[in-house]
Amino acid sequence: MPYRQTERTRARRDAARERIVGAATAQVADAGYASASVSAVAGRAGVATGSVYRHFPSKAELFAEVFRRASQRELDVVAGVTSDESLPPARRVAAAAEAFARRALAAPVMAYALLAEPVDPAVEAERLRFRRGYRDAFARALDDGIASGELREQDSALAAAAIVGALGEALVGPLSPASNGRGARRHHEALVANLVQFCLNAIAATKEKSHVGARSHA
Amino acid sequence: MPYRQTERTRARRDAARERIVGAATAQVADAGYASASVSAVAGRAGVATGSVYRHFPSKAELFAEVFRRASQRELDVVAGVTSDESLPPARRVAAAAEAFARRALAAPVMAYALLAEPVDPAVEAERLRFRRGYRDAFARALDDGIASGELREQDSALAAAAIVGALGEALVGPLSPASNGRGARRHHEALVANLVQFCLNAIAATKEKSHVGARSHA
DNA sequence: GTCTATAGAATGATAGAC
DNA sequence: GTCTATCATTCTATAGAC
Repeated sequence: MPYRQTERTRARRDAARERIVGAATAQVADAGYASASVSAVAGRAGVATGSVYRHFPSKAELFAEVFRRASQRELDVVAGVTSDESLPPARRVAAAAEAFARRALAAPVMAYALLAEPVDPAVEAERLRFRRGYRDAFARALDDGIASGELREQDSALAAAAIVGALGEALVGPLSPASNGRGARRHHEALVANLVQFCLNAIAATKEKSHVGARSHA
Repeated sequence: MPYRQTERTRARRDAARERIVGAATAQVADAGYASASVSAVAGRAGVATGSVYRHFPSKAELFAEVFRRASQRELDVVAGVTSDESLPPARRVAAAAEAFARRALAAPVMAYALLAEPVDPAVEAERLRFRRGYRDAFARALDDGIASGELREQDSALAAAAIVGALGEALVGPLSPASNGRGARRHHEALVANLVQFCLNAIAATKEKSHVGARSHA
């Protein structure tokens, strides 16, 4: 009787795959991509190094999956806030920005890996995709706020992308391994407050002023 | 008589190296990193593929050099504007943001390659370095503006990083190969104006309002 | 009996120590 | 400059599911 795939064998295989993804995620959360060799991940998952390649065609594909899952969790939180119709649009933007920043600061090594750590181009490509996801989530709230007059007339996709970039880049410094230790709670509070204020000012209705013209230098 | 390096041989070697860097830069400007195989670059430079490795230890190192040179030119322009003491600080920020955006839109393929195209981690590491450079350039202008009261009290390093992120991310969409063709001059003008406005609002002195509190969701 | 999944070592390339 | 360690990936043999 020839070999045939059954419920049991598939469950077993899937469990092993999940264990590998989980081990890889934990390794990245502990010490970044730089520390995440295939054998380190395999050891952590309790499988042989070569076995990883039964489940993933390459290291890059494994970490693309790790990246996707971790990023999706973050995006779901942010998108949940930006589409929370119980809040006025500007508050949604503020709360989403705050959630993004707080969650990043609470898991700095993972956040740095997701946001900025140099990594295989295959994972980079996923970064681009998720940033578009964040942009779209913010753009929805901006559209509502513009429609209601709470926010000034503006290109919502552009402003949303700018917010995403601002949040990410502003956090790279504080999250980076270089600024280790400087993570006092008070410091984080101020940082989050500043960042939220930056975003709100950027999109808020202009009460007056604003005519600092810019020219040439192109 | 053993081989000895002379003036002549060094000049020759340096010229070949420059031709390779120039060819690689032109290739990236034409069609991005994706198109820039070592053999394409070598062909363009008029040298054999293997000769490239006489001048650079790896493809990654070659493109790190290409990236550094191209980015340094951009950073020099921006830093020149942000430290132009003949302008008031907020205008310096606006003019620098405008210059950055205009120059990117004028050379979209190169700009996309410098800003966002997935690429070897060695080049990614250079991206991080240059973004810090941009941040520092903007931070100087912000510090002046805060000192003079023209800009509100704020964490200048944070705001500067946020501006850099906002500029970069807002441009990724319009520059991306996906949004090909949609590059009407009028469209660019509006885009630049919106982006500059976003940045100025973000950092300007607050005349009033701004108290959209944000809580929880962390 | 037949096929899969696994462990573990081999391979080739690269980087760092000394 | 040579040696060593480590990495990603491939190979081989075997244990085990069907």
